[in-house]
Amino acid sequence: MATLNRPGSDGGEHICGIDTAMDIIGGKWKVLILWALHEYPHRRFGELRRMVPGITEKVLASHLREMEADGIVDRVSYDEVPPRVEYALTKDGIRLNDALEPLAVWGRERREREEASGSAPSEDTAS
Amino acid sequence: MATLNRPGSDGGEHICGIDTAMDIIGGKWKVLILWALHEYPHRRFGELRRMVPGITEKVLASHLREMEADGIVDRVSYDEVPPRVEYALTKDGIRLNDALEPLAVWGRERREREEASGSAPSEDTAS
DNA sequence: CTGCATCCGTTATGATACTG
DNA sequence: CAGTATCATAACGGATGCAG
Repeated sequence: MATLNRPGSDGGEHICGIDTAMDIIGGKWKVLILWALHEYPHRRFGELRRMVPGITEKVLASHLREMEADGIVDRVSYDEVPPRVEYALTKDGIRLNDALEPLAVWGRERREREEASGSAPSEDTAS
Repeated sequence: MATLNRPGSDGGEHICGIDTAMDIIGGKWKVLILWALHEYPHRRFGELRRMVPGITEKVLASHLREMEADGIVDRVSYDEVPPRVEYALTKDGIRLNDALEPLAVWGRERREREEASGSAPSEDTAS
Protein backbone atom coordinates (compact mmCIF):
# COMPACT_ATOMS: atom_id res chain seq x y z
CA MET A 1 0.00 0.00 0.00
CA ALA A 2 0.98 3.56 -0.15
CA THR A 3 3.77 3.97 2.29
CA LEU A 4 4.36 7.46 1.11
CA ASN A 5 4.08 10.38 3.43
CA ARG A 6 1.95 12.95 1.89
CA PRO A 7 1.71 16.61 2.66
CA GLY A 8 -1.57 17.82 3.95
CA SER A 9 -3.79 17.10 1.04
CA ASP A 10 -6.95 17.37 3.02
CA GLY A 11 -8.52 20.14 1.06
CA GLY A 12 -8.55 19.73 -2.68
CA GLU A 13 -5.14 21.11 -3.32
CA HIS A 14 -3.61 18.22 -5.11
CA ILE A 15 -4.71 14.67 -5.47
CA CYS A 16 -2.13 12.08 -4.73
CA GLY A 17 -4.08 8.97 -5.42
CA ILE A 18 -1.21 8.32 -7.74
CA ASP A 19 0.74 6.98 -4.81
CA THR A 20 -1.74 4.20 -4.43
CA ALA A 21 -1.61 3.40 -8.10
CA MET A 22 2.15 3.61 -8.28
CA ASP A 23 2.46 1.25 -5.38
CA ILE A 24 0.36 -1.29 -7.19
CA ILE A 25 1.88 -1.05 -10.64
CA GLY A 26 5.35 -0.28 -9.34
CA GLY A 27 6.70 -3.70 -10.18
CA LYS A 28 8.86 -4.03 -13.19
CA TRP A 29 6.50 -6.32 -15.09
CA LYS A 30 3.18 -5.43 -13.53
CA VAL A 31 1.97 -3.28 -16.35
CA LEU A 32 2.90 -5.91 -18.88
CA ILE A 33 0.97 -8.55 -17.00
CA LEU A 34 -1.88 -6.12 -16.82
CA TRP A 35 -1.77 -5.61 -20.51
CA ALA A 36 -1.54 -9.29 -21.24
CA LEU A 37 -4.63 -9.87 -19.14
CA HIS A 38 -6.35 -7.02 -20.85
CA GLU A 39 -6.16 -8.78 -24.19
CA TYR A 40 -7.86 -11.93 -23.02
CA PRO A 41 -10.21 -12.32 -20.11
CA HIS A 42 -8.56 -15.51 -18.91
CA ARG A 43 -4.92 -16.35 -19.01
CA ARG A 44 -3.09 -19.36 -17.71
CA PHE A 45 0.18 -19.18 -15.88
CA GLY A 46 2.21 -20.60 -18.73
CA GLU A 47 0.57 -18.27 -21.19
CA LEU A 48 1.48 -15.26 -19.14
CA ARG A 49 5.01 -16.50 -18.87
CA ARG A 50 5.21 -16.82 -22.62
CA MET A 51 3.63 -13.42 -23.16
CA VAL A 52 6.14 -11.70 -20.95
CA PRO A 53 9.48 -13.06 -22.10
CA GLY A 54 12.28 -12.58 -19.69
CA ILE A 55 10.22 -12.84 -16.56
CA THR A 56 10.93 -15.72 -14.25
CA GLU A 57 8.35 -17.93 -12.60
CA LYS A 58 9.16 -16.52 -9.23
CA VAL A 59 8.67 -12.94 -10.23
CA LEU A 60 5.55 -13.73 -12.22
CA ALA A 61 4.01 -15.68 -9.37
CA SER A 62 5.06 -13.03 -6.91
CA HIS A 63 3.59 -10.20 -8.95
CA LEU A 64 0.46 -12.21 -9.56
CA ARG A 65 0.01 -12.76 -5.87
CA GLU A 66 0.48 -9.11 -5.14
CA MET A 67 -1.94 -8.10 -7.83
CA GLU A 68 -4.43 -10.59 -6.51
CA ALA A 69 -4.02 -9.21 -3.01
CA ASP A 70 -4.54 -5.76 -4.44
CA GLY A 71 -7.81 -6.86 -5.92
CA ILE A 72 -6.99 -6.14 -9.53
CA VAL A 73 -6.46 -9.75 -10.56
CA ASP A 74 -8.69 -12.69 -9.89
CA ARG A 75 -7.25 -16.16 -9.54
CA VAL A 76 -9.31 -19.19 -10.44
CA SER A 77 -7.88 -22.57 -9.58
CA TYR A 78 -9.36 -25.66 -11.15
CA ASP A 79 -8.81 -28.74 -9.08
CA GLU A 80 -7.86 -31.04 -11.91
CA VAL A 81 -5.22 -33.62 -12.44
CA PRO A 82 -3.15 -31.40 -14.66
CA PRO A 83 -3.09 -28.30 -12.51
CA ARG A 84 -4.83 -25.44 -14.16
CA VAL A 85 -5.01 -21.91 -12.89
CA GLU A 86 -6.48 -19.01 -14.74
CA TYR A 87 -6.02 -15.35 -14.06
CA ALA A 88 -8.36 -12.59 -15.01
CA LEU A 89 -8.71 -8.91 -14.43
CA THR A 90 -11.21 -7.72 -11.91
CA LYS A 91 -13.41 -4.76 -12.65
CA ASP A 92 -10.97 -2.63 -10.77
CA GLY A 93 -8.12 -4.02 -12.83
CA ILE A 94 -9.93 -3.14 -16.02
CA ARG A 95 -10.46 0.37 -14.77
CA LEU A 96 -6.80 0.54 -13.89
CA ASN A 97 -5.91 -0.43 -17.40
CA ASP A 98 -8.15 2.26 -18.76
CA ALA A 99 -6.51 4.77 -16.49
CA LEU A 100 -3.17 3.59 -17.78
CA GLU A 101 -4.07 4.29 -21.38
CA PRO A 102 -3.15 8.01 -21.49
CA LEU A 103 0.15 7.19 -19.91
CA ALA A 104 0.79 4.65 -22.62
CA VAL A 105 0.00 7.23 -25.24
CA TRP A 106 2.33 9.72 -23.62
CA GLY A 107 5.14 7.22 -23.46
CA ARG A 108 4.67 6.15 -27.04
CA GLU A 109 4.69 9.70 -28.35
CA ARG A 110 7.67 10.47 -26.21
CA ARG A 111 9.66 7.56 -27.47
CA GLU A 112 8.92 8.47 -31.05
CA ARG A 113 10.18 11.96 -30.39
CA GLU A 114 13.23 10.59 -28.64
CA GLU A 115 14.11 8.42 -31.56
CA ALA A 116 13.67 11.35 -33.90
CA SER A 117 15.68 13.82 -31.84
CA GLY A 118 18.38 11.42 -30.83
CA SER A 119 17.23 11.24 -27.21
CA ALA A 120 18.10 14.85 -26.50
CA PRO A 121 14.89 16.42 -25.34
CA SER A 122 15.44 20.02 -24.42
CA GLU A 123 12.12 21.65 -24.07
CA ASP A 124 11.69 24.88 -22.27
CA THR A 125 9.17 25.60 -19.60
CA ALA A 126 5.67 26.16 -20.73
CA SER A 127 4.50 28.41 -17.98
CA MET B 1 -3.45 -1.42 -29.44
CA ALA B 2 -1.17 -2.95 -27.04
CA THR B 3 -0.38 -6.21 -28.56
CA LEU B 4 2.63 -7.16 -26.60
CA ASN B 5 5.75 -6.93 -28.61
CA ARG B 6 8.52 -9.21 -27.71
CA PRO B 7 11.10 -7.50 -25.53
CA GLY B 8 13.63 -10.01 -26.70
CA SER B 9 13.70 -8.25 -30.02
CA ASP B 10 15.61 -5.37 -28.55
CA GLY B 11 17.11 -7.08 -25.61
CA GLY B 12 15.00 -5.87 -22.72
CA GLU B 13 13.75 -2.67 -24.21
CA HIS B 14 10.42 -1.10 -23.65
CA ILE B 15 7.44 -3.01 -24.86
CA CYS B 16 4.64 -0.54 -24.79
CA GLY B 17 4.58 3.15 -24.06
CA ILE B 18 3.79 2.45 -20.45
CA ASP B 19 7.23 1.05 -19.90
CA THR B 20 8.74 4.31 -21.02
CA ALA B 21 6.51 6.23 -18.69
CA MET B 22 7.06 3.82 -15.82
CA ASP B 23 10.76 4.09 -16.27
CA ILE B 24 10.53 7.84 -15.84
CA ILE B 25 8.11 8.03 -12.95
CA GLY B 26 9.30 4.80 -11.36
CA GLY B 27 11.09 6.55 -8.56
CA LYS B 28 9.47 6.45 -5.19
CA TRP B 29 8.96 10.18 -4.96
CA LYS B 30 8.83 11.18 -8.60
CA VAL B 31 5.12 11.58 -8.89
CA LEU B 32 4.99 13.69 -5.75
CA ILE B 33 7.66 15.98 -7.12
CA LEU B 34 5.73 16.10 -10.35
CA TRP B 35 2.61 17.06 -8.53
CA ALA B 36 4.35 19.65 -6.45
CA LEU B 37 5.66 21.23 -9.62
CA HIS B 38 2.26 21.03 -11.17
CA GLU B 39 0.78 23.29 -8.56
CA TYR B 40 3.20 26.10 -9.11
CA PRO B 41 5.19 26.80 -12.23
CA HIS B 42 8.38 27.46 -10.31
CA ARG B 43 9.61 25.72 -7.22
CA ARG B 44 12.84 26.10 -5.33
CA PHE B 45 14.80 23.24 -3.92
CA GLY B 46 13.91 23.96 -0.32
CA GLU B 47 10.26 24.31 -1.20
CA LEU B 48 10.20 20.94 -2.85
CA ARG B 49 11.92 19.44 0.11
CA ARG B 50 9.27 20.86 2.39
CA MET B 51 6.47 19.76 0.10
CA VAL B 52 7.65 16.17 0.08
CA PRO B 53 8.17 15.33 3.73
CA GLY B 54 10.40 12.37 4.34
CA ILE B 55 12.53 12.77 1.28
CA THR B 56 16.21 13.44 1.80
CA GLU B 57 18.27 16.00 -0.05
CA LYS B 58 20.21 13.34 -1.79
CA VAL B 59 17.18 11.54 -3.15
CA LEU B 60 15.46 14.78 -4.08
CA ALA B 61 18.48 16.03 -5.95
CA SER B 62 18.95 12.68 -7.59
CA HIS B 63 15.36 12.46 -8.77
CA LEU B 64 15.47 16.05 -9.91
CA ARG B 65 18.53 15.38 -12.00
CA GLU B 66 16.95 12.32 -13.56
CA MET B 67 13.78 14.19 -14.35
CA GLU B 68 15.78 16.99 -15.86
CA ALA B 69 17.70 14.51 -17.99
CA ASP B 70 14.38 13.03 -19.05
CA GLY B 71 13.25 16.40 -20.24
CA ILE B 72 10.21 16.70 -18.02
CA VAL B 73 11.73 19.18 -15.59
CA ASP B 74 13.54 22.37 -16.39
CA ARG B 75 16.22 23.72 -14.07
CA VAL B 76 16.90 27.44 -13.89
CA SER B 77 19.87 28.60 -11.89
CA TYR B 78 20.16 32.21 -10.92
CA ASP B 79 23.68 33.34 -10.34
CA GLU B 80 23.07 35.33 -7.21
CA VAL B 81 24.76 35.69 -3.91
CA PRO B 82 22.15 33.68 -2.07
CA PRO B 83 22.05 30.66 -4.34
CA ARG B 84 18.73 30.29 -6.02
CA VAL B 85 17.61 27.49 -8.28
CA GLU B 86 14.12 27.04 -9.57
CA TYR B 87 12.55 23.98 -11.07
CA ALA B 88 9.66 23.93 -13.46
CA LEU B 89 7.81 21.46 -15.56
CA THR B 90 8.52 21.35 -19.25
CA LYS B 91 5.69 21.03 -21.72
CA ASP B 92 6.33 17.33 -21.80
CA GLY B 93 6.21 17.20 -18.03
CA ILE B 94 2.89 18.97 -18.05
CA ARG B 95 1.52 16.50 -20.54
CA LEU B 96 2.85 13.71 -18.37
CA ASN B 97 0.95 15.10 -15.44
CA ASP B 98 -2.17 15.25 -17.53
CA ALA B 99 -1.67 11.65 -18.52
CA LEU B 100 -1.28 10.83 -14.85
CA GLU B 101 -4.62 12.35 -13.96
CA PRO B 102 -6.82 9.30 -14.66
CA LEU B 103 -4.45 7.19 -12.65
CA ALA B 104 -4.77 9.61 -9.76
CA VAL B 105 -8.53 9.40 -9.96
CA TRP B 106 -8.38 5.63 -9.99
CA GLY B 107 -6.07 5.54 -7.01
CA ARG B 108 -8.18 7.96 -5.07
CA GLU B 109 -11.39 6.05 -5.66
CA ARG B 110 -9.60 2.88 -4.79
CA ARG B 111 -8.28 4.22 -1.54
CA GLU B 112 -11.70 5.42 -0.55
CA ARG B 113 -13.11 2.00 -1.24
CA GLU B 114 -10.27 0.38 0.66
CA GLU B 115 -10.89 2.51 3.69
CA ALA B 116 -14.56 1.68 3.51
CA SER B 117 -14.02 -2.05 3.15
CA GLY B 118 -11.32 -2.27 5.75
CA SER B 119 -8.52 -2.68 3.25
CA ALA B 120 -9.86 -6.01 2.08
CA PRO B 121 -10.63 -5.54 -1.56
CA SER B 122 -12.24 -8.64 -2.97
CA GLU B 123 -13.85 -7.97 -6.25
CA ASP B 124 -15.03 -10.62 -8.59
CA THR B 125 -14.01 -10.95 -12.17
CA ALA B 126 -15.65 -8.70 -14.63
CA SER B 127 -15.17 -10.70 -17.75
C1' DC C 1 1.62 -27.55 -15.09
C1' DT C 2 1.58 -24.48 -11.29
C1' DG C 3 3.98 -22.35 -7.83
C1' DC C 4 7.03 -21.92 -3.81
C1' DA C 5 11.87 -21.58 -1.28
C1' DT C 6 16.48 -20.29 -1.06
C1' DC C 7 20.52 -17.87 -2.23
C1' DC C 8 22.54 -13.90 -4.40
C1' DG C 9 23.59 -9.63 -7.08
C1' DT C 10 22.03 -5.07 -8.28
C1' DT C 11 19.70 -1.05 -7.53
C1' DA C 12 17.08 2.17 -5.02
C1' DT C 13 16.56 4.54 -0.87
C1' DG C 14 18.04 6.52 3.60
C1' DA C 15 21.08 8.95 7.37
C1' DT C 16 24.58 11.91 8.26
C1' DA C 17 28.05 15.15 7.48
C1' DC C 18 30.36 18.26 4.52
C1' DT C 19 31.18 22.00 0.66
C1' DG C 20 30.43 26.24 -2.68
C1' DC D 1 20.42 27.92 0.00
C1' DA D 2 21.62 24.27 -2.86
C1' DG D 3 23.59 20.72 -3.33
C1' DT D 4 27.54 16.65 -2.86
C1' DA D 5 30.12 12.55 -0.60
C1' DT D 6 30.20 8.55 1.90
C1' DC D 7 28.40 4.70 4.08
C1' DA D 8 24.66 1.54 5.24
C1' DT D 9 20.40 -0.87 4.42
C1' DA D 10 16.30 -2.59 2.32
C1' DA D 11 13.77 -3.74 -1.56
C1' DC D 12 13.58 -5.70 -6.02
C1' DG D 13 14.75 -8.79 -9.50
C1' DG D 14 17.01 -13.09 -11.17
C1' DA D 15 18.75 -18.14 -11.21
C1' DT D 16 18.17 -22.56 -9.64
C1' DG D 17 15.99 -26.37 -7.57
C1' DC D 18 12.10 -28.54 -5.41
C1' DA D 19 7.07 -29.72 -4.31
C1' DG D 20 1.96 -30.71 -5.08
